[in-house]
Amino acid sequence: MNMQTRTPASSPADNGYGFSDRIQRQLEHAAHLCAGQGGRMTPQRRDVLGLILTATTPVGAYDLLEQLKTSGRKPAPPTVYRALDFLLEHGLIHRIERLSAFVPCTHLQHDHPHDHSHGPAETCLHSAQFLICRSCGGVTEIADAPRVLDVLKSICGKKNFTMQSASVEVEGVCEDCAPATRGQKGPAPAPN
Amino acid sequence: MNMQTRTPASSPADNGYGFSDRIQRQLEHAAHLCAGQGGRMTPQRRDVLGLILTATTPVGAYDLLEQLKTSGRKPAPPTVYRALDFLLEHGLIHRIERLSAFVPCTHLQHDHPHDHSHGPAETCLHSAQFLICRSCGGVTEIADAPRVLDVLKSICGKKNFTMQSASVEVEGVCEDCAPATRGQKGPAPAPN
DNA sequence: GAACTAATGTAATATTATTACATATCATTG
DNA sequence: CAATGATATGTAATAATATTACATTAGTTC
Ligand SMILES: [Zn+2]
Ligand SMILES: [Zn+2]
Ligand SMILES: [Zn+2]
Ligand SMILES: [Zn+2]
Repeated sequence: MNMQTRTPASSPADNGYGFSDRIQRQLEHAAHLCAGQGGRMTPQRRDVLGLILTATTPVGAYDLLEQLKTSGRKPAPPTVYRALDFLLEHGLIHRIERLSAFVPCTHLQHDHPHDHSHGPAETCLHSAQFLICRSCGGVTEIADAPRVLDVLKSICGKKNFTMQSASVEVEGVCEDCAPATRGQKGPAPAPN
Repeated sequence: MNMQTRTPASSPADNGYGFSDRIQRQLEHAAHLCAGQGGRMTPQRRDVLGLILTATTPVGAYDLLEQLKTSGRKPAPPTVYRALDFLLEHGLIHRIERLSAFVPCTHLQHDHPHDHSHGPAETCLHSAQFLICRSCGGVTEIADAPRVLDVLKSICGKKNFTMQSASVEVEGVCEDCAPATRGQKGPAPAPN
């Protein structure tokens, strides 16, 4: 048996994704988080999370699959979907329903390497709110979500509906892209 | 111009879905609504809407396809998806992203046959909020949505994000199903 | 190390959705 | 009415997303 307790990172043969230092720190942070929840951050899961963290826009399952193939292994869909399920369950990523694609939980992005009291598990597991830009494809996780959740909770309370998870997805044009689309046809006004 | 304004109903050969009187009234209402928007309620679209109105839970595109086959025609996927696109654009149905399935806009369900001032186009086009029951599969469109939308608008305002559409989907257990699941394992507490 | 559990590999298939192009239907107008 | 152009539908093929079932491997416990 391997005494070296080889670090549960990408295997020597395929850690060639060249994850930046910043992302490697985030991956370590994530590993600690799910360790605390009794989860194991395996190489597969780590690679998938790393790829999602690296991307600037939501990543689809088959995009991940393609990228993973460039590495040593030749994974099939179940491999990716299993890794995604794990990451979702541990609050490390979110699924954008409208895009059938995945983004990292924003709490991983902000470096607070040892602040486990503010982990995703407590703040946004099973519930998240997003702004999706149609122009650049960027997705922003809304930080001041409690207000939205409070309204939803109050509505559910009135209807005796037991909320287990909730997703809010707003589609439109982000601040950076607004100038580009201005004057062309003008984005539709907000609903209602 | 056609004076007879021949009713855009299912063609004689295939109106055998047996839509109830109530649903036929809703279909007529819908026809008026989209006529007002310059849209044509063709037999295909009418049949698809009728099937969605008839179902008690969200209906998938391929479910619709199967049901349509029992009628005279032998439609293919594009037929259904085109009808769905039309109905979505005219605010007559909504897509539940989490289920890849479709429900009627609740404004069609409440009979107000001639009140076009309160049509879907004005109240919920491009934006809707739902409670999805995991137990019975039922979906409820939230009526007092303005509060949710107001919070979202305020958030978007702060971030200079131009909202074009928004969807809110809350998953959990509805009032009717709560007794059934009580004591088994208990639904997870609400997020946050 | 045996036994158990968790994770991964593998092949096949299921489900949802779109593309591209041909045909038909409807409204307008000469 | 015939020609036209726009809208809608038919059809075949394929793309994109996701799951099932079962075999194998790796980690953990005893
Ligand atoms: Zn999050
Ligand atoms: Zn943008
Ligand atoms: Zn509606
Ligand atoms: Zn229910």
